[in-house]
Amino acid sequence: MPELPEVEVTRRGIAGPLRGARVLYARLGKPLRWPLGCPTETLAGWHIGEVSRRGKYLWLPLSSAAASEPSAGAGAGTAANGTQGGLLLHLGMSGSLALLRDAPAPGPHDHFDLVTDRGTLRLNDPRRFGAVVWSLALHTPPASTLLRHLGPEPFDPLLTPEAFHARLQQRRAPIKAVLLAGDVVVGAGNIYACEALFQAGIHPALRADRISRPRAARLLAALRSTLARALDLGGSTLRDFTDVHGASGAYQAEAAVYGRAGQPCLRCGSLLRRRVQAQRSSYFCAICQRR
DNA sequence: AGTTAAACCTGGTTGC
DNA sequence: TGCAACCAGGTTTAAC
Repeated sequence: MPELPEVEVTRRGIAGPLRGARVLYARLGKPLRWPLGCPTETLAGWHIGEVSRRGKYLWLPLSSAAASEPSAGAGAGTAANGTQGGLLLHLGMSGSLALLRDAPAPGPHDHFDLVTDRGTLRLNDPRRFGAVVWSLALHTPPASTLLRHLGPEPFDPLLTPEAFHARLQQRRAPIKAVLLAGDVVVGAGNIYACEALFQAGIHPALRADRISRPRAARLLAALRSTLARALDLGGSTLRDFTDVHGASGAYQAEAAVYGRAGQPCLRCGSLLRRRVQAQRSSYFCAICQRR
């Protein structure tokens, strides 16, 4: 489900409603990818700040009290005055967040609830590759450890075509694998990596360091337009992605190559192919995408 | 050092 | 209909 556009759509859906909300309590379901890292009681009493995103991670900053509101006391399970922390969330392969005004009883795949005075933030994740991790700050472990290897954001103005090309020059792996690795640029998952490569006319098996400067510039532009388009459409919905309001995205109808093996290329009409790279399916047109 | 497999899980679809 | 095999939006960890 979630690549960068879906995560960003999720962030936009929850940031406003949760800004300033007070955490009442938290509930855990089955184990996720990593343990929470603190007792659920620790989360009670905090105030949620501005939800941000880094790559496909979401960061829910928590502070001990609203700006001008002194904490009455730092009893057990209550945040001490002046302290801060936060939750680093990842939706994994099958996760989604919902913000529920009146949350029904948790279902078998609801593995984390953050109950606030503005509603319940609920993580549903059948495959449980997702995670919710407590960290004192983004720049301290465990959050900093998880974010350490992430490359620049795709829309970072510092990521110029020249800088992108320079980064690709240092990698010998296939460009598709490099995009998925997320250390040259974050945000592209399997769908958008395939789509961007098609749009740029680059074969997914081409070694990253063999990509010329103009082609790198074209790929960066393609990646940006692909992600921006998906954002506009509310995220992709190949199967079951829904935003926090339960609405599905509309990008699926836009995919030119992803999931279309055996069907004609929209540009040249030849049959699209599928090949496995880095343990993931790559969909591409062998005519339009050159090595 | 840098790239490639194995691992974590459940559920839906396909094929015999 | 039953059941095995395969597939799925991600990323860390261990192994070549």
